[in-house]
Amino acid sequence: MKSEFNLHSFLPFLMHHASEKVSLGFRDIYRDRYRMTRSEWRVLATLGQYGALTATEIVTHTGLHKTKVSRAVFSIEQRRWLKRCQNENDRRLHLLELTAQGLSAFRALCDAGVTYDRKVRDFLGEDDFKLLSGLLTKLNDL
Amino acid sequence: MKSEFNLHSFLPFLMHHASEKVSLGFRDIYRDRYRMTRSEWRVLATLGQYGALTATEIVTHTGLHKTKVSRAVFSIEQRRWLKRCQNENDRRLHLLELTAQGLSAFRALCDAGVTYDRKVRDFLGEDDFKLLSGLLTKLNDL
DNA sequence: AAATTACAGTTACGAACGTAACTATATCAA
DNA sequence: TTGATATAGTTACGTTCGTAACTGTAATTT
Repeated sequence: MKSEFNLHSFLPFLMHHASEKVSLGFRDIYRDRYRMTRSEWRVLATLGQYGALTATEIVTHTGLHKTKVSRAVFSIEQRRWLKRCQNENDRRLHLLELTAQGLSAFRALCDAGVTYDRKVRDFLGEDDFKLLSGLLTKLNDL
Repeated sequence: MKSEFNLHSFLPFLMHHASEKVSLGFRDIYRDRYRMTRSEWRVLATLGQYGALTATEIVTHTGLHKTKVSRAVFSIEQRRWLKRCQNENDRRLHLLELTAQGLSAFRALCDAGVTYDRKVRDFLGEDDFKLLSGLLTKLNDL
């Protein structure tokens, strides 16, 4: 079967390469600007977009491992970008909410995100960009 | 600008999700079967496909960081899946070549790769699969 | 030829990772 | 009501990672 196999057309390779390119390209922005890790950015963005959530809800939204979320929340809390509030009825739950500072950082990174998005969009062209987005979304159900 | 920004249509997010799905799906196979890391599989596959190469050439082919290549080569060598041969004219260079055992593991994983590829191909449909491959390839030049 | 610069590859080190075990709390079952 | 089970979240631990510094060799400059 070796003859049928070609490394450079193998989807796991292609996907990984492209993903590194695209997602590390944006990572440089929040890393250089705020010294944030990818997990931290994702947690910030999720809270920014959806408002107050528990850690478990963040896991559901992002697909991040719960230890990553736990650490990212701790780190963002230390920056005073979020405050946590223990639920009265179920004291295992902590509702996590961005502070004004956190929201402001989120908004700044949204701007950067829109700019970055435009860059990639211009590179691919609008049609291909939409096509790609659709195909990637489809893959989520694999 | 926040209003323009949506997490779930943001390409770095989409790409990363899809890539995890696809490339970790295959990783489970070589990890469970041979206890290999992704770097090791990539080095093995590159040597299997192109024959003897130096570490630097592997870096060029794969885009892996040179320390990852160095460690992967060491680990594959310990399994006796590759032998290294110092270049006479330039003794900094080591030509890396798979042993019979290494080649045989590579071929077995190629079979698994073809099977996995077919699974994804069936899921997406032939047209979308080709479309996706093309778009991902295009992104390499971003 | 000696000094400098460049390159191949490795290693040391601190940061980030994932698994598994843990704490604390809540729910369910007998 | 108590004992068992489940869940939210954290922590400990060993592994992997990337940067930067290093070793050894070759090429270039003076």
